[in-house]
Amino acid sequence: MQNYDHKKIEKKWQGVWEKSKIYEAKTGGKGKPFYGLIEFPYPSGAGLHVGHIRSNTAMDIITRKRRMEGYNVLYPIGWDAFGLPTENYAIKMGIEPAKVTKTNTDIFRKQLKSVGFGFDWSREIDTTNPAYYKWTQWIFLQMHKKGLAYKHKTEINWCEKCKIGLANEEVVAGVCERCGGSVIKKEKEQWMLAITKYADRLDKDLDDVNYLEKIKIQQRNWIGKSEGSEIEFKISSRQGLAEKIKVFTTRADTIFGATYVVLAPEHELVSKLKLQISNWNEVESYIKEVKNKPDIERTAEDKVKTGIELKGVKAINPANGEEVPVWIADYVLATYGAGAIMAVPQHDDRDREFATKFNLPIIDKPLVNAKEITDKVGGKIVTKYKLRDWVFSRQRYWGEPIPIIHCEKCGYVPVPEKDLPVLLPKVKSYTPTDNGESPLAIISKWVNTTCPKCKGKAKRETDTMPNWAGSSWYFLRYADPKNKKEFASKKALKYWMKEGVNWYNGGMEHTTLHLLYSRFWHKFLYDLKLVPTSEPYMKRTSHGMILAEGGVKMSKSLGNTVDPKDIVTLYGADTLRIYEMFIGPFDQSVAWSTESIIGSRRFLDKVWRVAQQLQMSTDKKLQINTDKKSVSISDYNQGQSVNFSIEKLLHKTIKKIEEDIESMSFNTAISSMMILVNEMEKATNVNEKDFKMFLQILAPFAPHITEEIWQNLDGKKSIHLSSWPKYDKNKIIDEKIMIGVQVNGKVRTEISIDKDIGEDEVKNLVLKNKDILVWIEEKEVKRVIYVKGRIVNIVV
RNA sequence: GCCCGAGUGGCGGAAUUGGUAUACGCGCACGACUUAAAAUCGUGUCUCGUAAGGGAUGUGGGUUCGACCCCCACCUCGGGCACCA
Repeated sequence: MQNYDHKKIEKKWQGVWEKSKIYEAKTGGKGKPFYGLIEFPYPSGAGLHVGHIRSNTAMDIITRKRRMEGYNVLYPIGWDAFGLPTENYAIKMGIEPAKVTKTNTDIFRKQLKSVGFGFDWSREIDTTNPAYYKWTQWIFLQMHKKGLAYKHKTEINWCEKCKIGLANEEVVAGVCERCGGSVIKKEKEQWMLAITKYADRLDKDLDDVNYLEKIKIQQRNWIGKSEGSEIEFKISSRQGLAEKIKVFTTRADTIFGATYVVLAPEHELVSKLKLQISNWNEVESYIKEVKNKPDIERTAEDKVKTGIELKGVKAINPANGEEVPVWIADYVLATYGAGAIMAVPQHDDRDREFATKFNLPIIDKPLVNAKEITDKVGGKIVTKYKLRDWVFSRQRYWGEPIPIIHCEKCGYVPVPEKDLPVLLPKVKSYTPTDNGESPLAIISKWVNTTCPKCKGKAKRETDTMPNWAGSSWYFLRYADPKNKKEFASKKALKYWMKEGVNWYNGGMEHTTLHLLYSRFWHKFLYDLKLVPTSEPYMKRTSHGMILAEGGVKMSKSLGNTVDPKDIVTLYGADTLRIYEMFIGPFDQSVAWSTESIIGSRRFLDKVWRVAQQLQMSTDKKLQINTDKKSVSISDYNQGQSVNFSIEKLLHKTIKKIEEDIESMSFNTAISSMMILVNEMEKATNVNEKDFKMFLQILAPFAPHITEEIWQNLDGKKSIHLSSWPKYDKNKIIDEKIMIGVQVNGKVRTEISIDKDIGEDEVKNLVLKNKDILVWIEEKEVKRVIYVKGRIVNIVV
């Protein structure tokens, strides 16, 4: 008997699949297209993580099932390779980032291949390849053309340690998301992308896509749509000024309780009112203080309200004509709403805290109708969003150069499309400069150029794009990855992206950034009529994290990481895949347990043993055939009767696997296959037809072992190109079923009944049952409840 | 503080969505095979009780013939947002 030698088998089939190109997707090929996508990995120096395998295996199972169902499957892979870790490594070791990337992607590719994923490697992409980032730059230029990319002098979040401007999204709890260093405000001219212009659609169109509800909720919270009123408070006319303070409120109904008005310290009106403000010196120093306050302090847990009154300035509450004081305070944000509020201490906790601290009046007034009062005071109903425009500049080396040339005469001039890509030049040092410029700024040969418009002297933009750029459209490139004339041909897009990516799985950590950014870019391209759908992804699901043993985060510094390579070597790729799918509910985080992997291996060992038994019995039958010339009918029938329950269980299992894969309940799918194999092993005589159907449903989970057995039995084409088995509806019906019998809701016995038996018959049967009589004699039977096929409950 | 989600054996977790709680797997114990070990196979494994039976799904209440599932209050843990008016 041959042993289950995973090393030999897995290597063999990986080679065969690669040669026969069975996973390569043909644009316009046979069958309905199905596009399954996973987030392309960042090729870090740490190598493939067990978490990658969880997500990849899930989509591998889904796409393999689709292929067997007759779809034309696209399951691509590539590298999201721009980014800080590579650059930091390059700085430290003095190696070119491009070389680091090459080394890392080579490792990743090899590791991914060793797990047997059915990726179409012919479509592999790399965001750092000029042939790819040419199009990232091109899309940026289209945005620039439409006024969506603009340069803006703004206070940016500046990480002192990384020496880099951060997007709001990269500042977590006031510190740098990457290094944990302190973040200060710094004024800088930055390229911005006007994602806020799409805020309404990014919110509304979530109605039309099939995302997990929690993903939709998180996106909606991030976009932060809020409807309210914009109302103007006039500056008291005694001062002879026509200025007005516009406030935004969602609680116009509380306007009679507004006892003061607060402006953000950065509000432009403050300096305009300078002459009226009697305590200007104090006000000015408060503004300075706020500006220099690092984010970490401003958002600290135990933050205390601060502010100062603009003495000499009064505003008029338009609802009742009363004069109220005007303050500035940093609890009012310049970047949201109108940058100013009407404070209603009676109804708002923050206003109350502020009013209490500064002895401002807190009054209780009846509420009015918000809409009517807004109309009456000449305000208007408006919609505001928390979403801000996207800071798109990075003062870093390892990113796509922003394709803009700055000419003293002509201003910011886009690089002509024919000159794309703007190549990233080689530099000696990758370290950002102290004055906040990218390392590119010191290469004068590269920086100094001519203006495409006036041919005069001009300088290149030295900022690069954030690493979110390349991943904002990569799924489109997969449709046509080698195209030199377009980012992808219309034909390929129309074929693969007709309904958008059919199924996209990824991590929850990308819900608010990558997912939102790529939806934005896609909508922009849709508006240019360059992609067929307004939404990039039809369906989005999410996997839970794999934690280290004991439930803590897996990290290099804690030394508790698991190298998939070790598992593949010791137990095999199929075991690793089965284990990661069996480990727990797919959408929840789970703790790794090396001890438990053996169970998955034992399962595959059992599959192998049953296959061996089957082959032996087939061989024996062949012998009988030659000896006796034919197998007697009674032999055959005996086999049938033994297999009768196996057949039924098989068809039930096929149904279950089919449903479980669709709902990503991989753990219960495997559990039911384990039950089936346990029964098959006991049955000793399983027929080949049934066993092959079982192999087919196991194939997406364990592609190597199933291929080996399949081809030993059959010897023809790959199991992965075979047709997904259909379960027989008639074979999954139980003639006799066991139901529980309860007395007052407690289970006392169980009985076997015919499946079609009527309610009265069941009741009769139950009331005569001797195990039940004990419980009901000398008692009055009040009710008998029968739930068909489930349970009987006798109430006494 | 706000918004999601989750609490079930020694452990990872099942439970047809209101109908026989603890499937499947790990671990553990005993047994078979073996000179022995490993592997494999078999049996057992929530808890109290000799048994009949009782008690258990974070805690306390409620609805129901019947609740892990629905409702109310609370506790704990994970994730996201956070002075967003």
